[in-house]
Amino acid sequence: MPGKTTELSRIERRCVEKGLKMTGQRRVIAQVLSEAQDHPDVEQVYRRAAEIDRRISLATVYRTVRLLEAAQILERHEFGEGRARYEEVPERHHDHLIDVQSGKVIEFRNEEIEQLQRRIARQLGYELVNHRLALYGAPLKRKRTGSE
Amino acid sequence: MPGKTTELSRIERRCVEKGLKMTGQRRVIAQVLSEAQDHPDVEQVYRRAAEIDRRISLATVYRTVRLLEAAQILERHEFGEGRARYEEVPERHHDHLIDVQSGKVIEFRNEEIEQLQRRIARQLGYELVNHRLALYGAPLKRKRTGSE
DNA sequence: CTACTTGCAAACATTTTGCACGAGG
DNA sequence: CCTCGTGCAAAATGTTTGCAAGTAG
Repeated sequence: MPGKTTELSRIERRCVEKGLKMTGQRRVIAQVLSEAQDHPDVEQVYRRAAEIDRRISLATVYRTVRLLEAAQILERHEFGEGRARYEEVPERHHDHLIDVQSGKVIEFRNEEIEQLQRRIARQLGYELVNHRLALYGAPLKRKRTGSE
Repeated sequence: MPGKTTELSRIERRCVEKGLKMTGQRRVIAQVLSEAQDHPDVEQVYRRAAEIDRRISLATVYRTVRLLEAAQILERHEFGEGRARYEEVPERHHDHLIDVQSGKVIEFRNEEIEQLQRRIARQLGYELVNHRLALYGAPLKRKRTGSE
């Protein structure tokens, strides 16, 4: 590799693979989203990106997440708060449970429910092309590991 | 068509049961939603209500659907089009499949998936208080008795 | 060099709200 | 009556876009 030794963020690498033009702004946004452990909304992405480089506008963040969603690099979620949240497309699909007390988002993966959804769609005469599943839960106060 | 004299719409009856003050506007909106076979958004409810009685404003429709949702009389759905759609709370819960070709919404009910969701939530340490499931499907081309 | 990208502000779409008036119980 | 509901327009939110200027490839 010639020139600088800066390592690319995961998302930046995926952008390059897809042939997207990489600008300074996109690199920063890619970095922010690669490092995010949560599911930030556009405003949060904007603030985190602006901390790294002030020369980024909200409009560019909107345009970039839209672009990355179209490129299948990002997933858009609507958890019912009136704004979209974004997450890098994971290697293996998962769904989300939202803690209604804290708002925390927990990821889970369940093969059975995936299959069931495909089966239901097929029974209705459809091929499942997408789905949106969010569980909303109140934390259980458990004593200890009991039987279920 | 049954007589109109003392006939309350299903939703109006539920409003009365819950002790809501019934105004002319609310009665019309209740009627529109009781008769809806689809999942109308606020604009559609407004237009249908205005056809019956012009003295209804969009703001009142917004206020009323919000009220009825809080009263558990209506369910709000966000199918990912940027606006909310409403439906009367059904006797028995169901989920939705959206035909990605036509936009048509198909209701379905599956006990297995309901149980599975509760079980998943519990395994994660939560009591399931709500969920949002939408399947997006492309119609399968089936060989049929040439009626399509 | 040239098409694509950006910042800014204005435009948009949906939903909420302040206020004075009007109507329900 | 007195409170709550309503219409209207303005505001609040979240998101998109037109345009001139900048930049990646």
